[in-house]
Amino acid sequence: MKKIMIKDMPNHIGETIKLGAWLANKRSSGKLAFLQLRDGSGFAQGVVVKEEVGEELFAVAKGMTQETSMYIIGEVKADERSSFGAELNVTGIEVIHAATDFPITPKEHGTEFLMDNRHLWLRSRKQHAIMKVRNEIIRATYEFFNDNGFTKMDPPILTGSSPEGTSELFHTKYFDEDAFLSQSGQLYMEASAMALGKVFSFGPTFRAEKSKTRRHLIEFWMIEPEMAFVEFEENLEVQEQYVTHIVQSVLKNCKLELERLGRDTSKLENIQAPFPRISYDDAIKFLHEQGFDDIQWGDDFGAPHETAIANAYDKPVFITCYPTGIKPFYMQPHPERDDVVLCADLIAPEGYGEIIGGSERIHDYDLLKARLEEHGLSEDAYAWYLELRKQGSVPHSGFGLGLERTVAWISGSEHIRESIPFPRLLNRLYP
RNA sequence: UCCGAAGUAGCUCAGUGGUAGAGCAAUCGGCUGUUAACCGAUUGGUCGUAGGUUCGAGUCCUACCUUCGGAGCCA
Repeated sequence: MKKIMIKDMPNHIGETIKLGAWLANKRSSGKLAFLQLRDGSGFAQGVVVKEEVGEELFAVAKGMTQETSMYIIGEVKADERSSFGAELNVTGIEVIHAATDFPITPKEHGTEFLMDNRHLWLRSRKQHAIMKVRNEIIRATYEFFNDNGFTKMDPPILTGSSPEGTSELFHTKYFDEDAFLSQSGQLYMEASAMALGKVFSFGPTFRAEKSKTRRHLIEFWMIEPEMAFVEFEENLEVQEQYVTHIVQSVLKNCKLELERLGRDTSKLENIQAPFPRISYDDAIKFLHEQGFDDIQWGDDFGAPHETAIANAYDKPVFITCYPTGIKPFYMQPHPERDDVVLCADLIAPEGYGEIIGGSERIHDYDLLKARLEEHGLSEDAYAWYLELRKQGSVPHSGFGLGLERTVAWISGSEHIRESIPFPRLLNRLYP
C-alpha cells in the first residue's frame, strides 16, 4: 500500500492508500464520522461509515481528540464537495498519539492568546495558506534572479558598523569588540556587485525600533539585489518586473490558498509591469490637492500620506526623487538638481505601505566621502566601502524588498505578524 | 515615548452598586453527508494586581501591570 500526501490524493482516485495525518476537526452522527485531516501538504476529509468499519474502529474515530496524530488507511474517492475534488473512505486508523486539550478550538480567539500559541497556531488553515504563499514568493524570487543572471551572495549578519546611521541597532559582544546585528546587507552587496555584476541576497535583518504597527517586525527578511552598470531607470524596470513575477507566480501556484484566505484575486491579476511613477515633488502637490496641510516639501511621508498616494492607483506606485536631506548618505544626486536624489520607494496598493526602497548609489569617491562627513559617519568604519570607489568604480543601483510586507499584501493579511512563522515584535520574544 | 481602548471559566464574551452568566472546548448521551455541524446533560471562577469609597464593589475612585489599536521611525 502506498503512503502519499494529501495534496496528491486526486492522482490516486480508486486506490487504497495510507496517510500520516493529524485530526484538525471532526463531526459525527450515530453512524457516520467526518474526520478533517491535515498532513502539512493540505487538508482532506476522511469519512468513516459505521456499517463498513465495525463498532470498534468507529468508536476510535468518534473518540479522537483535536490534533491527534495517526496513520490512516482508506480508498480515495472523487467527490465534488471537496475543495480539491477528493476525499478518503476510511478503512483503518492507527492512532500514534492522542492529543489532549489542544488550546486552539474551532471558534474565535484573541490576538494575545494566538500569539502565545504561535507554535500551534501555525497548524490552522489560514496560517498554513499564508506560509504557502510566503514560500511561493521565495521560490519565485530565486527563479526570477537566477533566470536573469543574478548570483546569490550572502552578506554577514554580524557587523561592526551601521549602513544607515539613523535606525536603532541590536548590540551584542564580538569577543572583546562591539558588534551589531545587520539591518541591511546593502553595502556588502555593493562590494559583491563589483565582483559578480548582478547579485542578490535573501536574509534576516534586525531593527531595534520601538515600532508597534501592523506593518513592523523587529526581525524581518529582506531581498536585496545590487547591479553594476545599472542606472536609476533600469533599476525601476527590474523592480516592476520582479514584483510582477512574484504576484503572477502566487496567482498561478497558490489558487487554493488565495481562495482559503478570501483574497480578491482580481486586484492581483491587474499587477503587471510597468508600474506608475510619481515624483516626490508631484506627490507633495497631489497631497496638498487632497487636503493634507500637515506636510511640506522636505518632510518625509507618514503612513496616511503613503496610503492616500497608493489609493490613487490600482497598481504599486513608485515615488521617485526624494529630498537629499531625508535620505541616507549613499544615494546618487539627481543629474540636474542638487536637492533631490535618484531613489524610489515602491508603495503597495490597498494600504499595505512601502514594500521596496531603492536607489542609484554614489560611485564618485570625493562625493561619497563628503556625504559621509555630512552625516557624521566615521571614515574608518567605511574605509572598505569608500575604497570600492577607487578600484574601477561604476554606476550601480539596487533595492531592498521587505518579504513580510509583500506576503501580507499578496495574501491579504491584516497584520504583518501572520506573514512570518515566529514573529519578533516589540514585547514579544516567545515562542 | 505619546494618544486611545481593554483585562470576568481553558477560549470568545455578556453582566451599567444587591445570589457569578452564555456560547465554544472538555466529559457523557442522541442523531446516516457533516463541513466554525446540530440536540440534551455534566464539569469548570483569587472578576489583571494593590489600595480606597460604600451596609454591600465584577460594577465607582486612585496607582501600577499586561495586552490591543494608532502615531513617530522604517522595509
